[in-house]
Amino acid sequence: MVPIGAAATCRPARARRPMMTLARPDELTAPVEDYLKAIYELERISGAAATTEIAHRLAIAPASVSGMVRRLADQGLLAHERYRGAKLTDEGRRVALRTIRRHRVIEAYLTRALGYDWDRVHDEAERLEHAASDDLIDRMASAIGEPTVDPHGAPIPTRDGAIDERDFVSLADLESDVPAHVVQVRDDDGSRLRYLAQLGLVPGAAVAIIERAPFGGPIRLYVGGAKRLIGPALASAVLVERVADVKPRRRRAKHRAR
Amino acid sequence: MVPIGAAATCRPARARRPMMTLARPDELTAPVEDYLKAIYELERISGAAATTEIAHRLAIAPASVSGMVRRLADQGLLAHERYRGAKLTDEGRRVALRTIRRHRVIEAYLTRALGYDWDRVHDEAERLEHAASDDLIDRMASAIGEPTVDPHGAPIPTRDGAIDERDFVSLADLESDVPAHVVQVRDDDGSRLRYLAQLGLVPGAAVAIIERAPFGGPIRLYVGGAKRLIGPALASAVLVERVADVKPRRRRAKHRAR
DNA sequence: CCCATAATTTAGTCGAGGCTAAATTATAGG
DNA sequence: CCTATAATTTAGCCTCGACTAAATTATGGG
Repeated sequence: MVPIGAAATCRPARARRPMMTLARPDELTAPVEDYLKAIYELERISGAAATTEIAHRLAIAPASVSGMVRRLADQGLLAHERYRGAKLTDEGRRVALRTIRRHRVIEAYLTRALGYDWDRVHDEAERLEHAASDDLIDRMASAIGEPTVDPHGAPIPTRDGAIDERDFVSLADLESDVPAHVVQVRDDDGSRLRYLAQLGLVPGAAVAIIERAPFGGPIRLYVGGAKRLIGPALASAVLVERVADVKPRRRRAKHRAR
Repeated sequence: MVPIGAAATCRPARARRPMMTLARPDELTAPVEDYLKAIYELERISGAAATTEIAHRLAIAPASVSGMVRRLADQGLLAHERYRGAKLTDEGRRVALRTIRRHRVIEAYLTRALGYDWDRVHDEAERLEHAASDDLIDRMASAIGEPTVDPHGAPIPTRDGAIDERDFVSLADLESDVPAHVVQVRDDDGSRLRYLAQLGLVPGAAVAIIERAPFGGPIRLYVGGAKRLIGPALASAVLVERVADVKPRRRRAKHRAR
């Protein structure tokens, strides 16, 4: 009957999940989590997430976004007004924050526990965030002392979805001669991160603008004692807090780069 | 022009991968890796992987397997003779072993570094193995001292695809009064693992069959000094090595369970 | 040597998530 | 107020990976 060897250690067929091979026991595919994350961030910036913005951020065609947004709206994860952008529902926000927590805990764990450089954690976390269970995330967080920010200074949502949503001014907008310290840097470009680390512009660093050349010219500043010169594009990737209104966030130590 | 806020922090569009959102930079989707892993294991048992066996192991319909097998054969990952089963090509075996390495290193890491019980690592690893980079796997392996076996005693392929392919006799087939020790247990059922741990039947444990009731009856045996009684189904999930031909594999310590 | 049965494959479908090209709709400027 | 332009949506298509139902092929027993 059986043409070839039929030894076949008959292992019990896996419990069959609803549709197909999903990321985690808890429904929701990786693309869906990516959309919700993107929309959460865009909503923070502009109040609502425009189709093109989402498309741009996820590097897909705007037409593809229209379709997905409609589906997510049908699923109750976001509210969408035709031609006016999308906003997360409470449920959508919950999912987005859970994904962001995964991402940032993973980033923190990789640097703290496995010696990753801060410019290489983003891509790894981008994949793992869809595969790791909540339990794993909690164990990672606990193993490194429940960090409150990721290696780039971005706040980590708590288990139950609370997040520090304070807005900070960017180094590009900081007034001259006002002492401040770096709270966060944008993590979306590895080479930029490497350069920032080289300049000493890492979370916690003390900074003060010395002089700003007009018309978007170079910015002279102090970074922890040393004088530096940077362009406004780079400066806008660095968020700072004036030392006057210090209500310090806890920070972590290492920022190995290259 | 822009209906809603157009702040849109123009992050550079991600490098666009060949087709769609793939697991890792290195092509190959999660389902493909799962097929190759399954075929590798079936091939070890019966010399070739039959369609139904693959289907059973992956908990999908046989018809679905036919299609995928053809595709994988076209891609050069396996050789398939109609109605006679599939065998991996060298390339396919390489991929399978890489995936198996990921899986087992992750299992080992989760128990050793994050305190997972040995009955809970399988599912987590099943998802993470498709998302973790080779670099991450190597860091994990190195962090726990380059283990050679996973928590269930299964051998871990090396970085370059070498694996200990020795076959061991199962406890169900061990002769009476022959001292042996456990080398490996099947990991596909969490509750069985918990029970085995309770009985002391973990890799490294010294065992000897005292008496075997006929017609598939219960088996009396010693497990490390203590007398135990188990059925042949359970016994066949435990692989042992007679102490005579000891050529020990390194082992790890913890087997916390419940 | 034939046939019943089990394994396998084929045919046709489906949903998720992408894409392109072709409509629509808002909005800013004249 | 009207129009050009940019944003958005629709329409139609594609691939992957799964499914069911209906052939097809091997094979062991008589």
